[in-house]
Amino acid sequence: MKLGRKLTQEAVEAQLEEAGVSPTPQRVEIARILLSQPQHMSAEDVLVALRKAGAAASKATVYNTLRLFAQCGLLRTVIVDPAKVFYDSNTAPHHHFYDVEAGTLTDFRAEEVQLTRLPDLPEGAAMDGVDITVRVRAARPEK
Amino acid sequence: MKLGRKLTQEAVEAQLEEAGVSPTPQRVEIARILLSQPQHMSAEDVLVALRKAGAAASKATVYNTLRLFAQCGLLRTVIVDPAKVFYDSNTAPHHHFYDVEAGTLTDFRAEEVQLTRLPDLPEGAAMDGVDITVRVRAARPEK
DNA sequence: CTTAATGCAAAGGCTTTGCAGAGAC
DNA sequence: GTCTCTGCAAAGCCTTTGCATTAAG
Repeated sequence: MKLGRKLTQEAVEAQLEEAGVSPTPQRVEIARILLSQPQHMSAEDVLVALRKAGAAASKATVYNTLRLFAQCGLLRTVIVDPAKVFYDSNTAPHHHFYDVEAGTLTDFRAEEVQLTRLPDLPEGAAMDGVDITVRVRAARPEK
Repeated sequence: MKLGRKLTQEAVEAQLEEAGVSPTPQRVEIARILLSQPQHMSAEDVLVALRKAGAAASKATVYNTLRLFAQCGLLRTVIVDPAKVFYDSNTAPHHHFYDVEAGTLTDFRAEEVQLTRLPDLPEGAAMDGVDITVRVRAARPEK
């Protein structure tokens, strides 16, 4: 199902160093899990995936690492669920479907929406980015 | 500054009953604060405003009431800050500017964006709504 | 009298922080 | 030896829940 083959250790280390973070073993492991393909994971998800991969890191390290990666632009944070933050390894311009019942995120490319006009920004404000969240739920089974 | 005159108690009670919630004193007070004008408040904000208005309610009641109002469609929840939920008393179609530094929300009407095309929904999904968040930050003072 | 709402305190979940120990250069 | 990273546990926030008390019909 999930076919993102693991990245080579070298590739990941290079990517981390390019982003300006020293490639410690824990960080490399987290990067290999998260950056191997575009996906959305919570800190808890990462923790579980690490254990499953036989490579543990402490909760604190996972949280710190995810925050660090997000600051460096390796990941994007997605705020759609009041209970937890999602980290998105897709750094290409895109937006999200959010299944409000399942709590799952799905990407769609930025080109798939046509945002023809944007509102005037408030006085003295500079645009930082635009997030579009399309909330969806399972369609009622067609009768 | 904040000129939303308080709604009459009768008007608020009518609004609550129309929404199907019994107008208890605490709920009426919360409604008078929040529904008097379009605004964004966190639970804590409401608690503070209540005290300032000389009408207290317990923390539990405030949280429960806000959740209840949101379920009834009197309020919308806005998820942009991982730390807390905002309740939005503007029920007209609109989206938000979010000042990522100040943590403040500003509305803009839905007609101010032109969302010409929407992506195809995932298989078996029904649209529930679209939220557009324009992240902004204070423009660097023009040199 | 029965049902619903309030409020206090406790519990809960996610995230951050303090600080000692381990590792890298 | 110095600086950085790790990890455990504790602390912090926001929010929800349990349950006794109070109010309402």
